[in-house]
Amino acid sequence: MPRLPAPPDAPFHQFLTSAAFPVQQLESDLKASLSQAIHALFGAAVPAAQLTIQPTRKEFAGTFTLVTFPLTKALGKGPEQIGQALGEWLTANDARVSGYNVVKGFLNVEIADAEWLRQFSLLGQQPGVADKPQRVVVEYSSPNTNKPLHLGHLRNNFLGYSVAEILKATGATVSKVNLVNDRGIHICKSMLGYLRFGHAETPESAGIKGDHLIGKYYVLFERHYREEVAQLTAEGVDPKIAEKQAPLMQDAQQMLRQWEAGDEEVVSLWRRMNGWVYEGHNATYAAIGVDFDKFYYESDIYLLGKERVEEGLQKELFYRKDDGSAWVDLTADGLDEKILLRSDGTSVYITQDLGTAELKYQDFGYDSSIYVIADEQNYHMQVLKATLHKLGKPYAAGIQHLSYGMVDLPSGKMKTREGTVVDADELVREVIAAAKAATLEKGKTEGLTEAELESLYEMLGLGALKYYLLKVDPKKRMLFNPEESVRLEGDTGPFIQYSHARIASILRKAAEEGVVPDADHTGLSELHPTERDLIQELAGYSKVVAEAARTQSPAVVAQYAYDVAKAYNRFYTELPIFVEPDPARKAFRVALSAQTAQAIKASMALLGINVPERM
RNA sequence: GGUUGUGUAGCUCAACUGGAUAGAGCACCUGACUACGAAUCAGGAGGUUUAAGGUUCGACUCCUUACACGACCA
Repeated sequence: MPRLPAPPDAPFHQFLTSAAFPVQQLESDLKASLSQAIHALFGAAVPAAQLTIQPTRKEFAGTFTLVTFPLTKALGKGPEQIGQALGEWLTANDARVSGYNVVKGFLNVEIADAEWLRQFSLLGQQPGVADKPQRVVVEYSSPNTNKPLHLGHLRNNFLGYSVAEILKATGATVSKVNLVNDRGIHICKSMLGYLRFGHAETPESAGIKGDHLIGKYYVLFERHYREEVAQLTAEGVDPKIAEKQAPLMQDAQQMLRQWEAGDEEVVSLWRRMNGWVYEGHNATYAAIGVDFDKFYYESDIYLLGKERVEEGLQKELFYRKDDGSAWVDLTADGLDEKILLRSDGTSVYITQDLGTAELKYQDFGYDSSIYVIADEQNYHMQVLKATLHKLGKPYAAGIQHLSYGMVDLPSGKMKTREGTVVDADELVREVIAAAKAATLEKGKTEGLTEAELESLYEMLGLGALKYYLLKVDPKKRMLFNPEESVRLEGDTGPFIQYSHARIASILRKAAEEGVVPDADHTGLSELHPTERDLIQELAGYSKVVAEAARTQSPAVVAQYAYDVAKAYNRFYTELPIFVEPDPARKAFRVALSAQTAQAIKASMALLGINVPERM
């Protein structure tokens, strides 16, 4: 079965290798040492790249683990024997290795405290990354202007924002764009609903947010339309025909034609109503803290793309059927034949997508263009990419579909017609209210002003919601449980925020006591295992960011932020800071706390989550 | 019907891309506030990774087949 051409190397892979982060350097140095050891001990040439090295599991001593099974054939020795010999050699010849242990075919390598302290001293200055910054466009949100945003949009918005921030953190130049679907039959439906049932009300007169007002008329249209269809069907009309013949649908179609013809009255109503929706959507964006560098409006670009089809026809890459419609044959790519223009010359969805891809390329000259779109469009996106590829467009290779799974409710799928759609504005209000209630109950916020409290509740409520939606692998369909989404214990946003607030409290106290955290700590004799674990966790930051960028998965960052917070909380309960008699060690622990706070703050920022100084 | 994704503890999710005894959170049980913030920490219990085959030193991961659920294309 023919497949799509293999995509070129992921454009972000260079971020993994182009800069040597201290821990990654350590890892590759270690591989080189191992390769050298194999040569010295066994006289065999095994390149460093061939060695499988992995982090040591928690229950064993050590940091890195070499799996020796794959070496047995080449070296003609048993796995344990190999491990012993290599471990001994490393300990004797590599100053950074302080010891080793062998369990079956696993050589666990222990790293010296001096090296950990060196790693610690380098934490603040991890370099920005790419040699040649990638130019990336991330398209996300892309709402219809006939209703307010819902839970599904929230996953989309949080993902898009976060992935953009993650890519920025790797040194890419990122533009966030929003392609607003502001025309078409669904828009006419809400307009018609408004004309028939709206009594000229406005967001001001009704006291309703603009997007919700329009949504109301869209729903009203649908309800009356269903009634008409039911009526016709009862009169014996075939249901499919009834759906087309219903007067409301006929009128909506007529309105769409008028809109396309530029009918002044229709267009001016459309402007007015869309204005209300934009205002409503923008208020939601501001409330949830996402932003865009550029808005595209479908009404401006829906005619684009026809030239691309013409181009393909001229080059004989596409073909016409007898009825005059234009098609592309993608069967060689494992896809189908796909219509690109109808026989009357009008566009289909893919037509304008071809045009927009080109437009975005003209505007941004991107190396890659990411579309944050639900996985129901997987096929469509494959077609888009393959078609552009067939046209020989250089930018086709950079097109990537960040495909994410739908959000389900405990009751099942969200369905507009069954009224089970979770409204974004309402949900945001609820999580903030829950955060407020919990904060008041804890009663630890005295001294904060009313305004500071309000912004704290928002921070915590949104922190809970964003973390909840982002911690799941984007590719996977997920279940939204309202009670769990506002939880603040365990693997949650507020848990991490709490850890930050507690560190902030430590740092305030340290400042009062005059402890200087940014001293040179390399003179410390020996590290406590818990301190070592924490340093190791902190040193992993840039690797995690690179991994998240490569896989376009904020979940990786969420997991990291949680791990850091957990490692710190353990450190916090196990080791006293201010009771510590040795001033050098006390200063070190304060410094460790400060670095942890930074790691938490930075990784949470990549998720679009702010962290408080107290809560 | 065709294509495709998913299936892991009671529930929600991980598992560094083929490595050690499959890990977290919630819920349940047991401990720790007179030390720096208990939105915390330590511990216990909980698994035939949907099923059956196969590949190999080694499989949640790769390959068959079946089952369940979802999406898309007609």
